[in-house]
Amino acid sequence: MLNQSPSLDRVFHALADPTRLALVERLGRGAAPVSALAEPLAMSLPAVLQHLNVLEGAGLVRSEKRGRVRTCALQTEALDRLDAWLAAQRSEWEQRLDRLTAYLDALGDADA
Amino acid sequence: MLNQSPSLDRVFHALADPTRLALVERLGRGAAPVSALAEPLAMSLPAVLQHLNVLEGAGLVRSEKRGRVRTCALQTEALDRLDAWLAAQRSEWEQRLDRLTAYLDALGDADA
DNA sequence: CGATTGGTTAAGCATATGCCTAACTAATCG
DNA sequence: CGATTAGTTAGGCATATGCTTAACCAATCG
Repeated sequence: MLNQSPSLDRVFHALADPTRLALVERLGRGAAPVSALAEPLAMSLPAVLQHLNVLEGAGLVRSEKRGRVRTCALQTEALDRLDAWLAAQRSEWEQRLDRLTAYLDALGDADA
Repeated sequence: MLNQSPSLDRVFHALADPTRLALVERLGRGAAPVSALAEPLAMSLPAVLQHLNVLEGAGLVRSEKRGRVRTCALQTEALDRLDAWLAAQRSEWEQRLDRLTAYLDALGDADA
């Protein structure tokens, strides 16, 4: 059962760990088998596996097994969705004529 | 001690929770006092406070207290940093002439 | 001043996370 | 076939997270 489009907070969650962030950055430079990904990390293979599973569950990584080697690659669509969210956020608060003014307004409301 | 520029994975961590994500989206539509932020959420005020503290610790939210009211606002710089990271990632993997080919290459390496 | 309102702190609890080691499976290699 | 090699599963443990309730402080309001 492939996870088609995990919720955004799941994507964020997947990126919320330094090891996983490093894995994503590493995979951004090209696909690699599990053991190659694990090599520079100061932790056991099973631990790396778990991280990869989280990334895969969030739709950030896709992997395929050939013989006894599992090759992993970035699935950029997930990052696209992240980008889309950011853009939406930005358009929202950039629409406000003057954010700072609104903020000070809210702050000074009780001030008279 | 204000956290000047929290690490990226801390920002991701802050956004990795549905409640906090909702808070950020809400704040994107304008600054608001704590109780107003808490109102639509099905949880106690202290819980909301904790979430806000996480967001503030990650540099995503700034707040100021006037009288007995704490007003919170989005700190968009943190989102900018996120955007910058995404752009960097993208430029990295878009540089590769043909990602798919590279992936299949890696996959088929043992294939002959 | 006393009551209310808005927020904050503290303590505790259930679950989730990140990691490890040990044991096991599957694909090559000799 | 037997020995590696690559990955996977299982079980367990220590810490982190998200939430709750109870108690508390500070700024208004009457």
